[in-house]
Amino acid sequence: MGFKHFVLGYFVDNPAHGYDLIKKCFMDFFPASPEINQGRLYTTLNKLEKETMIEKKIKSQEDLPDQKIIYITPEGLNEFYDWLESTADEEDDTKFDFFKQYSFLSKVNYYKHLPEDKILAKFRGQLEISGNRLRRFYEAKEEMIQKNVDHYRIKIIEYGIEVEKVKVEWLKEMVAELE
Amino acid sequence: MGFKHFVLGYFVDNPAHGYDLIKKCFMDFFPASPEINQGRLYTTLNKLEKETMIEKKIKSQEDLPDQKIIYITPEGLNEFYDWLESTADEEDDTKFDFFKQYSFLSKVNYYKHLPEDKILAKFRGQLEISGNRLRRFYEAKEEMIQKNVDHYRIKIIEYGIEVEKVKVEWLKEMVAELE
DNA sequence: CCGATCATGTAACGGGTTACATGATTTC
DNA sequence: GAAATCATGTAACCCGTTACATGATCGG
Repeated sequence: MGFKHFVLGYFVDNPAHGYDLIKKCFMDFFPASPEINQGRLYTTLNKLEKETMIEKKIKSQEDLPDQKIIYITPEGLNEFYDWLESTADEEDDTKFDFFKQYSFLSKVNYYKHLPEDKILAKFRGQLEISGNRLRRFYEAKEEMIQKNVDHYRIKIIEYGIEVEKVKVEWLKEMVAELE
Repeated sequence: MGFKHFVLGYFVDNPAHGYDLIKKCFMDFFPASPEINQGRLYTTLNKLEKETMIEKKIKSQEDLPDQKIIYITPEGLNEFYDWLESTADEEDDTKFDFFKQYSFLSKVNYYKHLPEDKILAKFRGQLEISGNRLRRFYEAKEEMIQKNVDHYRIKIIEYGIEVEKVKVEWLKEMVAELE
């Protein structure tokens, strides 16, 4: 998914202004993520406007700076639906890149070079992180159900939960092996 | 995992020449992957040589161009082990980015906009792809066991297999839902 | 009054991608 | 004889990151 369709998709759901995307998406979902940054957003927004994929309408607020509410245009919707039906971004180009799924594995790949006590500490640390993630996922799912979020989006988080459970089990096994 | 430690790690295992890495790694594991390309490799190799992380020794071959066999230096090993023990690249900075794990989900996120027959076709397509991947993973694991590959690397592919199984089950459920 | 938040924007810098270049050998 | 493989390398261009800029209001 290119950044373009990522941004476009956000406005398919609901008109919003740039800073809204920064707050709700970048800070919540991708905090401190490179690739996704505020400088890039506003440049992309201007590019999309030039391509007539989006339109901006100024909304004045009392006591606060103006907002530029962004609406997706019919051209933008077309572009987005074309992407949605296309096969782009559906198959990963990598054969065995588990590191991308779980970057910690890029270290495990070389753990024969590390003493056992350090390995054990690493796995235990990961287990804690993973456990916390799993708990957050469950909470997020409950919240989504309460908010009546789109069925497919709930299914996505369910997938995430199952993967995280596999991760936890795998880490537990690694710890048990070493103990 | 930065590209630097990725490359360095390759030479920790065994001395090799640049083209060897291109063949065995880029083509096999990351075919057609951006981020990883041959232009970048040779520039990185030169940079690493300047930093005295690696050394090159020319090996003449009859009938074929010379190879520059690359050896990791003690400094390079230190750098790599420091990275290995550090906490860098261990925790993902994203909270809910399942799309990175499985890019197809970036589409599913908007499937309410697609008619059911097209969705079903998409899920079935993914199920086939995933099934094939799973079979390849099992084969790869067998091959690794036969070749007596490092225990942790086999554990990594076992993790990959479990995740892929989750994916297959999830896709089957999605298909069943729609049928 | 100082820092944080809201809100939008610009631009330099760095670095990765892409494309090109070389040249010998093997294969069809 | 053309195309593919082996093997290494350079550089222009593009684009993303980072950092900076603005300016008003709210909370302490």
